[in-house]
Amino acid sequence: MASQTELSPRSARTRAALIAAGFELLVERPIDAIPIDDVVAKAGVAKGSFFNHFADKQAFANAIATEVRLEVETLVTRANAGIEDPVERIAGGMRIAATFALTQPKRTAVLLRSQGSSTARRHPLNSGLRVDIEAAVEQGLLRHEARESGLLYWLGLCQAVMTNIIEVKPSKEAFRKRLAEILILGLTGLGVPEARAAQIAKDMAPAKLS
Amino acid sequence: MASQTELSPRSARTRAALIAAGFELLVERPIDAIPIDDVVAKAGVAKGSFFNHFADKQAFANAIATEVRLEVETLVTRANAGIEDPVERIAGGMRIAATFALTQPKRTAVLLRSQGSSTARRHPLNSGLRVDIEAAVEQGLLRHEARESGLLYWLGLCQAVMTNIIEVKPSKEAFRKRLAEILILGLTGLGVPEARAAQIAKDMAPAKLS
DNA sequence: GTCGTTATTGACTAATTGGTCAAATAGATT
DNA sequence: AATCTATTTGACCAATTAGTCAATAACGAC
Repeated sequence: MASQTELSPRSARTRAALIAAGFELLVERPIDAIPIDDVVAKAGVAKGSFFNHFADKQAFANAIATEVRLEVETLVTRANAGIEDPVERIAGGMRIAATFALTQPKRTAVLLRSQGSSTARRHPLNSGLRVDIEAAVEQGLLRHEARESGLLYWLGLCQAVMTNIIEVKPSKEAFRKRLAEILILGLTGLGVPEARAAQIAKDMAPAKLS
Repeated sequence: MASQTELSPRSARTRAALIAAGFELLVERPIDAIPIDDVVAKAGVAKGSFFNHFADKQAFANAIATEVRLEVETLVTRANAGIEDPVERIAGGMRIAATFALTQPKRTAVLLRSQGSSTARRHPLNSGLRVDIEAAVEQGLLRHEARESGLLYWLGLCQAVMTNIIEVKPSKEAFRKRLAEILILGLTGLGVPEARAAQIAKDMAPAKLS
């Protein structure tokens, strides 16, 4: 990560206001359709301040994207902190992603939009997932095809689930069901035995997000 | 579909030039970042002609998106024309999608971009897929969880595969392997027995696209 | 309080952009 | 060839927009 330069409180507030405003606007339209004037108006700061904090619009968009990505990444890492079993860690990642989509639909929309249609590059689940999958294959918990294609497979599913949730805005009950079903399909596809997959899916209550 | 109004040859050429130019530009950046001036310059027509054919930029983008979507939809329908077994039809859809991404990466990029991050809405595979999945569940070919979540699951995978292919640009051999692996994971997840899934994956040679 | 540093401000400019329209042109019909 | 219609053309306009900068205000150190 880039060294977090120490920021004066005043400066930090302005920056935060800009980013918050950018968030709100990015929920509805892509960055290229958002004039800087709109951002600063919403943030309640002067236009000059924008360029005081960001080189240009693209840098601004990147900063926002990075922020959400990091947010989800942190949640996943924290949730999986104590868990050893790689299969449970893999499932846990999807649970966090889905729960995030449920409780933070706006942030999720921005996240998905910022990803563009990229899967492999810098996905918030990517970091740990790859090693978890390899470990699981190594331990004979997943079918061998998952070694190379498991990452693509799982990230694709997570992305689809998130997209679906922010579109449908399901009730808590519908959410539970959808997550459980996708977990069963997904885990079984990876090679987890049906019984175990069903068990894991059943245990996955909606995670609490701080 | 909208009634294809008969078009004068001259008019048709201009329109085609505009759409072709739009395609090229949409490969690299989203519609909001593309000035109409750039489109007409690339198309080699006057600016006025643009508005002669499209009400505004958004209509233009929609026209292009519709065109690719229809293109893939047609390919899938044609490829599945003679096939009865729903599981084979489902797998065939993914094969077409993947092959399209391999042979038409630019068009695929535009397609994926135009979808935004939407899964369920108007996906080129969506139309037939839903009924195929229901039929397959009915016939006991898929696990029951696939009835509700199978569509989301499969579309997510197709999207992920397409994205991956245009990013990686795999060799023919790598492509074959990737498609086969994802088919095995995907089909098994849906509830297809391993042996059958492996068989189908093996049989799926790259489809020829007209 | 005074001074020096740092961040904010908003009026301003230059360039871009979406969209219009009257004139020109190509094609068809007679 | 003459006439009529459909289409193209590109100069033009009004509005928007990215980015600048000198003046101003906030803050911290002493």
